[in-house]
Amino acid sequence: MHTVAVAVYDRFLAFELAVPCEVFGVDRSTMGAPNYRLLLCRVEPGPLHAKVGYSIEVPYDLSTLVEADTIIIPAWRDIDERPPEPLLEALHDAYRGGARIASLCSGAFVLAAAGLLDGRRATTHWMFAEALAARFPRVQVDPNVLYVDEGQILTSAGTAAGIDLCLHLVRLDYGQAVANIFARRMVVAPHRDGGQAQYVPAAVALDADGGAVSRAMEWAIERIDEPLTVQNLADHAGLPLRTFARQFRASGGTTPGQWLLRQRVHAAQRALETTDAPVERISQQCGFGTAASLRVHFRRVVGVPPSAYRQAFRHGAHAGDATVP
DNA sequence: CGAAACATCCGCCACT
DNA sequence: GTAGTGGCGGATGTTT
Repeated sequence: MHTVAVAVYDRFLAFELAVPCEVFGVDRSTMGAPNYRLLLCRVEPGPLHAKVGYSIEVPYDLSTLVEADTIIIPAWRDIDERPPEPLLEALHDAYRGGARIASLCSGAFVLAAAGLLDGRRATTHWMFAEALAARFPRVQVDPNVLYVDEGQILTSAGTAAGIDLCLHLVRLDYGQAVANIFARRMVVAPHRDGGQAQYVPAAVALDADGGAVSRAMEWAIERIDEPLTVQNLADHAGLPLRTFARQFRASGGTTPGQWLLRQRVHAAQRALETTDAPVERISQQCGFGTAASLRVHFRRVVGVPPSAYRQAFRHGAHAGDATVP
């Protein structure tokens, strides 16, 4: 069984610790999903206090942490404080041993202090992005994404983006169908990550442009059933195509065409989850010209064909119902 | 399935 | 000099 170890510090942040516990610690075998072995590892002698007023006993320590397949570094308590040396050494050992290491929120500062982010792309909470880039110049900080997957090292943005990253790990380990079961059980959106995508654009644009881009996004989402083109969006924003595309990339983190496609696939996912309409009709409602077109993009973004996705979502959802061949 | 028509996107560059 | 704009060409991908 895949083991996931979570580092726990004194004055830990409750939510960021709870996220990996919820994703990796809950038994979902009755829903046909495999389980993880979740190990909480104290970095300092206990008891450990949450910043919000409770304390916990944590059963394992750093010697267990280094042996895990996956290590989660939740938000670090104070970005101005250097993390304890034993933790940094443990991360080095684990990294050399091939462990996968993921940080949530300000946990990126721990990975950066350990030197694990040197020469890599990474992200953190947008409030800390500038500080991370300034303090660790060898890290390429990208504040516009929910998370960055660099293979052995992964980092995620603020608070709730940790859920996206943890579900991404589930998808990597067991496939999209299983990740969907986890998401459904947690009542969060099944993740919008595509097959080869190295990062996920921020759900909400950062609006460097006074809102032209995000207004165009809203306008397009309301008309997702129409076969709009990128030129249509630019026209609505009142900008030349080139300028619109450039601003879109700067604030949305992706290209207009890719974004539009993704919204169409999201709409199709929702329709498949909540209606019995034939795929043919759904493709019309989501702005795809033909069902063939929907199938191509759906498969690329979600990982399974529309029919299998509906199957997995509607009935009890067995992991094998919709596997990627 | 493949070919032709069409859309997207990015480097380049002149221009403000 | 620096920063942003927007048209163009063509490689690449999408739709028919």
